[in-house]
Amino acid sequence: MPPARKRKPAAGLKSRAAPKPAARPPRARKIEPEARRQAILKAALAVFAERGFEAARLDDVAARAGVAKGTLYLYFEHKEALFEALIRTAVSPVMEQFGKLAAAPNLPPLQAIEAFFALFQNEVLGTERKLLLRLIIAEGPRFPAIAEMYHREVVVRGIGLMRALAERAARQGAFATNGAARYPQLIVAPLLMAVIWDGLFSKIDPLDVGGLLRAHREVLIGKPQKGVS
Amino acid sequence: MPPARKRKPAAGLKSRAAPKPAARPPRARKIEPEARRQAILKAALAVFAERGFEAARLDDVAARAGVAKGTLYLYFEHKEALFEALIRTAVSPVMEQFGKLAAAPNLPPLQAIEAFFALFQNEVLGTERKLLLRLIIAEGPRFPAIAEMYHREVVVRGIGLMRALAERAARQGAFATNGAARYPQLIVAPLLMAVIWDGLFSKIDPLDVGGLLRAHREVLIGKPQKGVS
Amino acid sequence: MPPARKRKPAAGLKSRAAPKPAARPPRARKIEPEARRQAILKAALAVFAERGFEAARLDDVAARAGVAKGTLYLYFEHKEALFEALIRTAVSPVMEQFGKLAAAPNLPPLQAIEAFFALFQNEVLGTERKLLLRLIIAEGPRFPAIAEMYHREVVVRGIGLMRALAERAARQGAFATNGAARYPQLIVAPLLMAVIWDGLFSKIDPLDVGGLLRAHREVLIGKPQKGVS
Amino acid sequence: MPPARKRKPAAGLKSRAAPKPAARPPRARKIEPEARRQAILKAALAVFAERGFEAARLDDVAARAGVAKGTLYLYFEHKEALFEALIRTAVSPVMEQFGKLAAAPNLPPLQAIEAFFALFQNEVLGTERKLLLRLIIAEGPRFPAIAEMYHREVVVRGIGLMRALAERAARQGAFATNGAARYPQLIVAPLLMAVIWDGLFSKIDPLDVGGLLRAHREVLIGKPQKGVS
DNA sequence: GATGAATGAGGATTCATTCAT
DNA sequence: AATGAATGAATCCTCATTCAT
Repeated sequence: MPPARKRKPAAGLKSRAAPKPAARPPRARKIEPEARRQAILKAALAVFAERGFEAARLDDVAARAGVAKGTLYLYFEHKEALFEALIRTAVSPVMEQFGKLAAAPNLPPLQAIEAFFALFQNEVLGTERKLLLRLIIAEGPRFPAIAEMYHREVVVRGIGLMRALAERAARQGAFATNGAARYPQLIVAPLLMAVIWDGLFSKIDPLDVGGLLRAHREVLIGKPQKGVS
Repeated sequence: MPPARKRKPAAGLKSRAAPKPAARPPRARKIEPEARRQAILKAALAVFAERGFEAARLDDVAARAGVAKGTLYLYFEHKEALFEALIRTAVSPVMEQFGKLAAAPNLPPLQAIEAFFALFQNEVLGTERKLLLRLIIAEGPRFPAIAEMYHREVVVRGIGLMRALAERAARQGAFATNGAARYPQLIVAPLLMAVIWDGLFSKIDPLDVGGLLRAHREVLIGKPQKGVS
Repeated sequence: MPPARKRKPAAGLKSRAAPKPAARPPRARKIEPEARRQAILKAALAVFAERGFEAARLDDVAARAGVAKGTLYLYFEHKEALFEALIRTAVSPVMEQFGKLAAAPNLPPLQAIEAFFALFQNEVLGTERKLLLRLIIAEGPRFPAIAEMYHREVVVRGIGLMRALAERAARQGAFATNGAARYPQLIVAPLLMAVIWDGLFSKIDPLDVGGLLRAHREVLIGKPQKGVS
Repeated sequence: MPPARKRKPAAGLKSRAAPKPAARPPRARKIEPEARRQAILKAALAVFAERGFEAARLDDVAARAGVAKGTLYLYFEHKEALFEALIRTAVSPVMEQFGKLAAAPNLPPLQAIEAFFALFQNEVLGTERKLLLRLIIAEGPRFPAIAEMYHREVVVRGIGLMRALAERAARQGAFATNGAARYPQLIVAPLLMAVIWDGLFSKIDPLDVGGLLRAHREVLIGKPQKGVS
């Protein structure tokens, strides 16, 4: 989805355009517009994450993306539009991963949980994606559209997944209670905690996320785990 | 007639004044400096929480506090100093509450947990203090001094309290595992989740925090709770 | 619709603009960056000279240079940087003139003195450069870097020139004493006096600089001058 | 001349009030108002001299004078009024000294010159009064009233004195030419030079004022001075 | 399409001046 | 008279956005 070329028609957020641009057949021009767009988004994630939406300077985004400042406006209407695109773009891949987990409903719940935690550690906490999550937490309150999108795209699905999983686990006796089935947020909460802890205290008091999640699993299961570390 | 700061009383510039006209008492004096300071801090909490540190305008803080812009600088050196004072000030009272819980070490752990959750619901989630927590989460990464202070004053103590509690509970068999004793963050994580959820989704999908915490308790205990609510 | 810098195009605030309306060419572009830089420096000289460093308003400089306020910052980091550039820039051309005098060391000293005085009258007192000198005198004490630069670039060289000249004159008997050779400042002092007098009293009691300098020459020579003027 | 108690009637400078308050019979109250006034003026001289009129902060003046900021306004209408009073006040004593010189018209001109230079060295260059002179030079252009006053009170009289002296010297053959008689500024110019040099270069290249003035005398006289140093 | 110089509204901060005590 | 907290206009500087090339 190349440039925008609209003179701020009314302020966006509404234009809930195509679900995904879906990689247009490349025609090898100067520099693939899509690549440029990606470069900008990547730069934007770094800059927005480091400084927050307001303090982020588009100058920095442009410099980091290796484009001119004006170029940003060929791809995004506003700073705000860039920010929202950034979130939207980065959120999708996570969903795909979710899809994989959901696609294996016959996986024993404990293994599924384990897989989910691992996925989170590797694909979120271990990557720039944790910045994204942090950004949503920090800026979401000022960007209802983003919060709404995130809720719809990620939270609802994630909760659904977790609930199914927890219900299965509770039914099979793998979880000692159905508390997590009733409030699947409980499964995710420590992950959130890990992200926030990382953002605030990683320098002064780093958290052993592996240990945290192992302990979390024990609590969910309701009894000490033997075998696994 | 030489230069000297002309007050240019002619010319437009009609008072870019207050979004809330709020009939400003012309020259409110003798309002107990401390009260004024509190008013500023209160206003600052509201404004900073609503917009974030960078986007917050001191004009708004002043207007909201019912003082002139310059007055802020009689009480705080900077925007940043105001922000930090805000956090510091608001953090202490929470500590006192913590103190009360800690002062009752012979309280049965389950009751202590329950009390703690209730305290959090009433004194944090139910008040403006949740804004504070949200601010720390959102802005902490850019304010190491604040993160550090919060860690020292709140997190370390809180974790200590929770750990003692969880250990007692584990020893007495009240908790099915010692997971929470090893990672007391697990006890607090759902509270964090509640605050963040509230900030992001309260409008579109409010969370039943009471239910969440009841379920959380069940999970911690490792078996369904009868009786209680 | 979230926050984001609202351009508030409604509401008053009618352009606190230019003291000199001067039909501003809307978006003057491609005006040779160097020319623009010069325009800014020229405007800055006028404004700084009229009001002094502190009282000078960059708004005025911008208006006078026919650029937007922000444009100044594309060319100069600070108000102070602009000020220093201003001094530096304006100082060099004077040096070139000095060079010419120095390049004619065989010129009879009296003629050299005469040429020097004429140069000063035409190139300093008769132009905006006298403002520069006045600025250095007035602001130099607060700008050590500028004083140092001026000393190094102008004073040391100027003194050197004058000393060589005065020594020659003394040796040849053209000057009755070697006082000026020992303190070449004596040759220059009346020029300084002229600049200061001009700045303070030109309106109420203008000084005949030509007469002053003729008399000065007589004194230096040690006997009445016949012939010349 | 105690307080002012007028609400900025029209901006002053006109109120060319009493020539001198003339020490009112002290009634030993709290703190002699006149003493307070003097303290303020003294503080003001220091602060204005160090920073210039615009940059000088009345807070600093007040602090230095040991009074509250508001108190300044009991004694002076404006910052500007304070500045002008400062100049006026400090100028008078110099005039008295002048008087003494003028009162000895039978003193041999060379001795009178010498006395004058000594007076300047001791009473101006050697004291805070040089700051005053510097202030007048630097700020005078923006304060026509001050320039005018200074011209009237100091310059005209000084020039008159110098002229009389130079004429006598020329007539008696003590001066080789009547150049200085025609432009008595020539006598004073090196003094000015000394003040300015001191302000700009005292740190990096101090000037031997004694030597300068001796050389100056030689030049004026038109032949080397034996005897004196 | 891309560029980046130019624009100018906006916001933090300062400080002369006022005025209730 | 003296105080100093309060005021708010003024000013520097930033940075999102525009637009001529």
